Amino acid sequence: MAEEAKINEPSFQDRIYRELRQKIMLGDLTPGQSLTLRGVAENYEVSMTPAREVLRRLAAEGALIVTNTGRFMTPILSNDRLEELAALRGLLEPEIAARALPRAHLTLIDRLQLINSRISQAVIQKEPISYVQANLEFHRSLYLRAQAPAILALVENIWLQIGPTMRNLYEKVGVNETPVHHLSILAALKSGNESELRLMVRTDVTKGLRMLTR
Amino acid sequence: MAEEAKINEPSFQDRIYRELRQKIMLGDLTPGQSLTLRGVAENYEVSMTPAREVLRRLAAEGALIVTNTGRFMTPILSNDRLEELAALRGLLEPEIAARALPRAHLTLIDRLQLINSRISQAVIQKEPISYVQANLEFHRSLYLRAQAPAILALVENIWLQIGPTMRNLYEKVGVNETPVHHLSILAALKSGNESELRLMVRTDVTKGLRMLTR
DNA sequence: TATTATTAAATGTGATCACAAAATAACTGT
DNA sequence: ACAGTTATTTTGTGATCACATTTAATAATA
Repeated sequence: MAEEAKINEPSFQDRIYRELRQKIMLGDLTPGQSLTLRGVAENYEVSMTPAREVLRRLAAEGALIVTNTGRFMTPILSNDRLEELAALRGLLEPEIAARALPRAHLTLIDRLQLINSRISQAVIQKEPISYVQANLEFHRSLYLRAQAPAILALVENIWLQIGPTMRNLYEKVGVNETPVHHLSILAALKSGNESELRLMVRTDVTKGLRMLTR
Repeated sequence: MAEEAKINEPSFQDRIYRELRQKIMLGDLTPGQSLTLRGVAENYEVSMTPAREVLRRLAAEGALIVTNTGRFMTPILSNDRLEELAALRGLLEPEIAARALPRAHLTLIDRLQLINSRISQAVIQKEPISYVQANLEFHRSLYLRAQAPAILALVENIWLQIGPTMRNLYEKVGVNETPVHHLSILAALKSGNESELRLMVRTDVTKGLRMLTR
């Protein structure tokens, strides 16, 4: 029974989906950028069929919008929409962080510190993609400990929606500051202070988006 | 320019998607019920192509799960998962209700009361589907006033996920009580008491699900 | 009778095609 | 040079098919 490790090839669309999703979440695509069936099909050397499945799936998750004529593009978020998404992050992420708190042991904290140093490095070297990637990894690593897949799914859903816009933010404003709130988050984790953790997570996730809404 | 009212036929998949989504959200499908491409294709008299788009879209939204062999079925929620979803409702719905509060005028409150009477009626006549439908309509009518489409989308996403399980609940336990919290919600709306509104919404949406998790 | 082996049916994936609608390019006349 | 028109290209939708895998149904064996 141990040889149940079948090939189980993850199917074309799974691979394409994951790659495109990653690109969108990290801001590799700019807001309003359009994607075509034949375009991605050619790009990934498959037929139109897997391509459309992927685009529709991403659209269903809010990562793409479908124009009234059926075209796919990354969303251009209005200020109101951005405020909503920021509020959602501020609502969901403190909750899932609090759930991770009892399970956050030293090995996790060490890893978070390591990721944090990578963030600072990306800031110095002015690499916005690496910055976003490491930043999300910091949060995801913590949230995974919460053992709350449904909440995490919603959180990542928000990340997907703001991905392209975040990229625009960091190109315009620039990433001039090292993540100070992350240090507070780590401190709260060590001391086991839940309310402090909630507060610091909330400010960390809303801070970056606030400067965009005006 | 006034004749811009083109036909703009909503395409087969849109129609099928909406119908299936409604069925799932209202609990017309039982947990673990499987759906096949050729099945829904035959049912709606279309080819496999629109059918698969719809099933994959519903799967992307969490309304269906995809087995490791690629089959589609409605999810069978574990207690942990159910607790998470209940927590999410308790987190999101008070927030969006609070945002609707400043815009909740008399005409809205009147309509909510009307819907409420339909709920009581469904309870008396023991019609679980009508009950769920009216109950969701009560909440949605309120939340629509919040002008917060992103939050509402997440809320409805949760409703989709718990739809089939809710149906099971009402068949087993039965709907023996008229929605008492709805009256408190209406009272809070009239008096403009936000904290009371948040509390009543939270208890209303978590109450029903709590009895399932044990 | 129960359990395994074999066969048949059902199912999802990907490819290809035709078609209509839309977006873009080219053109024409002023 | 510009606005309006026409032609061309691009694009999404739906249908159909072949194929491999999985599920079920059936037969065979102990």
